[in-house]
Amino acid sequence: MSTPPQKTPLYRKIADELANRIASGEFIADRSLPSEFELAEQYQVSRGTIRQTFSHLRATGVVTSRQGARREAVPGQRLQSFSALVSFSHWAKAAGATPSGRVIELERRRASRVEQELLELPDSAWVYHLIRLRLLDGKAVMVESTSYLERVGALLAGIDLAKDSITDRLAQLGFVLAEAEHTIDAIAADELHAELLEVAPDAPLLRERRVTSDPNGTLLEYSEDVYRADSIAFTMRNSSRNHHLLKNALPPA
Amino acid sequence: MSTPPQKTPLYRKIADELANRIASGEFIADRSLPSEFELAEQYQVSRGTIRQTFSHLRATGVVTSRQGARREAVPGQRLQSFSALVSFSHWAKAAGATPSGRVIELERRRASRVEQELLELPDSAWVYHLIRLRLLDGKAVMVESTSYLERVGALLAGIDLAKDSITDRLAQLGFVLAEAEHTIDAIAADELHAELLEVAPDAPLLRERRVTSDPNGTLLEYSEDVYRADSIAFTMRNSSRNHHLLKNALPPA
DNA sequence: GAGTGGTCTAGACCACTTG
DNA sequence: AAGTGGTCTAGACCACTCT
Repeated sequence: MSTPPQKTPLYRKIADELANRIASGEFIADRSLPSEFELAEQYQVSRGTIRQTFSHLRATGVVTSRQGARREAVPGQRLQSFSALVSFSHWAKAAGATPSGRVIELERRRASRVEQELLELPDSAWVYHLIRLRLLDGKAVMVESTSYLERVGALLAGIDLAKDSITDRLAQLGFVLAEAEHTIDAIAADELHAELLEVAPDAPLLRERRVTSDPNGTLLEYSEDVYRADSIAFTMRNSSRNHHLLKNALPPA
Repeated sequence: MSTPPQKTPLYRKIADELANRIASGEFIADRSLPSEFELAEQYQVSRGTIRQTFSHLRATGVVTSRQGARREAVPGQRLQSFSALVSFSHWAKAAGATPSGRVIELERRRASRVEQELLELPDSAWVYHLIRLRLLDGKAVMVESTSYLERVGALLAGIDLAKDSITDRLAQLGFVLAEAEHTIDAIAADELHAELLEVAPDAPLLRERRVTSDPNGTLLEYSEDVYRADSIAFTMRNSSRNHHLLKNALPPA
């Protein structure tokens, strides 16, 4: 092969390029895409690689497939990346808003029973517990209460908690968030929520609890994020083949 | 080929069989699965087919993969099928509970502005609007308010709305639900909710709004389902590669 | 009936994990 | 260093859609 060495696989490059072509409106008039054969010729690869490309694009919701018919571009769907579902900063930026934060509390303390269980910690373990009010374009929308493993939380000292994306800074320091398990339910506002989010006590709030781990499955943090009900909604698209999830900012009512 | 003709593809059969072997605890002691090569020999297929099998199993959350290492079974994860996310009856049965329903209201009327927009209907269109209280093992957990296209709703007359799964009956009649878009948020209970769900007025409730379409993308129904906050939670598992969503019944508090 | 996507094979090389 | 999953090729046949 005379192709230069590449760290991202070919099918991924082709997928990204196709996704860009779709996003830039190349297939607006006629949504149907080139056939696998045509693309294999265009990109000078085998049909198998093109099929891998489409497998990826279908999994990420960019194209649809029906046996026998040309594939079609899914209009206007911009899927959120994993980081947008885990990092408030990333999510806000992807939504075109400016995120900020105000530290309410930061302490190093013994892990509670719940933290011990969810983070799989021994009885005596320590955690760093951080409560922040998160704002979108200056408006309070969420109270974030995160518990970090001790060796992760120890790094918080070097981070500007009001401005930086903790996720990004931790990644630079070697702690990459890669998998998450979220639970979404509804609760009534307690006193702290009511005060910080400027809602009535007992107002309905959307709660997202999340355990996040690194690529090896090591648990790194547990977070309990409580949103103003009028500021956010979760959106899910699914079919028998796949599921996609978005977290959406709601227009100010 | 001497293999008999088969309508479900080979890789799918192997995937189902493997999923069952995992579910029945065959890999409890050592979670690592056989290698692709071993499985290709066991099932007398090529490695490509086994890779397709695993591609499917990974997409549905049954196994994990790491380059270089043996694949591992994900313990105790039984992914919900699409129907479990759209049909209360299916969901309840999958969770091992007995679903039932009580019809609160059923009428044929002009589509509201919201219905016109969401179901892409003309101004003059009719819809069938059905409100049901849904129960899990006899306990009220959800108020379901569904608007059906006229030609779909007209079939409701022949369905036992208290017991049958509408989804199943409609499928028998040729209307198959295949894709859905859900929005999840929190609201305060109104009077009807409070009365039917036996909660205080203004209690926090989890609301799921959903537009469902058939395999061709034709919109069939719009539903607004409101759950008691202590009876259900949505769970999402995700990584950079995929997203999975579950709807979980909560243990009675 | 021609075109297109879905399935399957057989072999190759690479990147990463593990002993 | 051996084993394993990740990528890629080159062909084959089938099932479905479109005109």
